[in-house]
Amino acid sequence: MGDVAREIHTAGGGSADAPACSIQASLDILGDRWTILILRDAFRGVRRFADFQRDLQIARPVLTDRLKRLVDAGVFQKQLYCERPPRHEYRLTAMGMALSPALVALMRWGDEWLSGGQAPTVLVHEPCGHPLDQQFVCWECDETFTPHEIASRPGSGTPAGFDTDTDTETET
Amino acid sequence: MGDVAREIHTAGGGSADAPACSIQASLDILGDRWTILILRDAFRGVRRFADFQRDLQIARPVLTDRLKRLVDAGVFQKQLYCERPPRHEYRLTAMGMALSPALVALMRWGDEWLSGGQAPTVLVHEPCGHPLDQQFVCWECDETFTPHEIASRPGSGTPAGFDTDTDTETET
DNA sequence: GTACTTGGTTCGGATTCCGAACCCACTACG
DNA sequence: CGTAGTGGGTTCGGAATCCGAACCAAGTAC
Repeated sequence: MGDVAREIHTAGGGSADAPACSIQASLDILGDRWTILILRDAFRGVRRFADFQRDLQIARPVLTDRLKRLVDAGVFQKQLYCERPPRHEYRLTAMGMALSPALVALMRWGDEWLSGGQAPTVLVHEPCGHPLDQQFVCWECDETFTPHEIASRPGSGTPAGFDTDTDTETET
Repeated sequence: MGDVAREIHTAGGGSADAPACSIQASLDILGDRWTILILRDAFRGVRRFADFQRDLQIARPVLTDRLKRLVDAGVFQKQLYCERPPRHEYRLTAMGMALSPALVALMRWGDEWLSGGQAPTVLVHEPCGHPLDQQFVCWECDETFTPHEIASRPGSGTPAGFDTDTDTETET
């Protein structure tokens, strides 16, 4: 095994144009050291160029480029919020908001494995104020489950199939 | 508004050493174009240097470096699986497996927003074979909810507080 | 008309990335 | 024993990227 993975990749991932995996597609947009931090700030409510710049200590040209790319990708929307002195802000679109689970997952991972559980910021369920959890859910079985119960299947475009539960006992 | 976010950052994010946000900490390890793809492969069952290399078409030195970094970070564990010709493999540790939600989130985002719903690979709940979902869960309220119901709070290390639900109506 | 703010762009220099080529240990084979 | 082949790297120089500083431009405040 390992052949399986290669096979799947060879089969579906001729790398013609669309990558075999959406992760790759996502990374084409997000795969850069700054982009995700910019998005994190956006989720925190930052919207203006200068605020991003101040927060992130990012070089202006780089920020300009990243914002432009994110706007082009449809993650951000550039809006004039003041006409007299022309000022605009970058707001998350629905596409951008949809990145929330990814950002949250990254944050939780960092909290747990890098900050020793000392989460600098804790996310909570707003109505009740209790910490939130992020889970895999199967609406058929109506239950949550762990990564070990995930298998994968070919989608539209991938002829062959395999599953990933082989790494179930990776670290025992 | 927008001030709130700046305020929180100024307060908690002096950037002394530990970043104000675990996302940043995570990105210090994962924030590179290849690392996440390597992890994706790992989740697919790839474990050997040559297989990663073949799959990703990544330059050898870069792969060497990334694997080493991931091993140092504790995401991978380097193991000898054959002694006579010394061969080793890179396996995900518990820490690595814990990245599953992040990878899944990225993949689902790519599926939905970049591949037009034409998911190259579909993740399913293994026992039943139905597609999985990923949700925010509040175990207090015992319900799932959307990003709009997320608020954030200072954790251990962040003096001031704010919330993010201000972007609730970002794209209406 | 001078200063200040927001939101940039241009311009080198310093990093970092990466691909090609080389290296080493070991096995297979004749 | 000598040659080829494979897994797993390292070294090296060119290319892309990052970034800091400086400059620009529109508008407002005084």
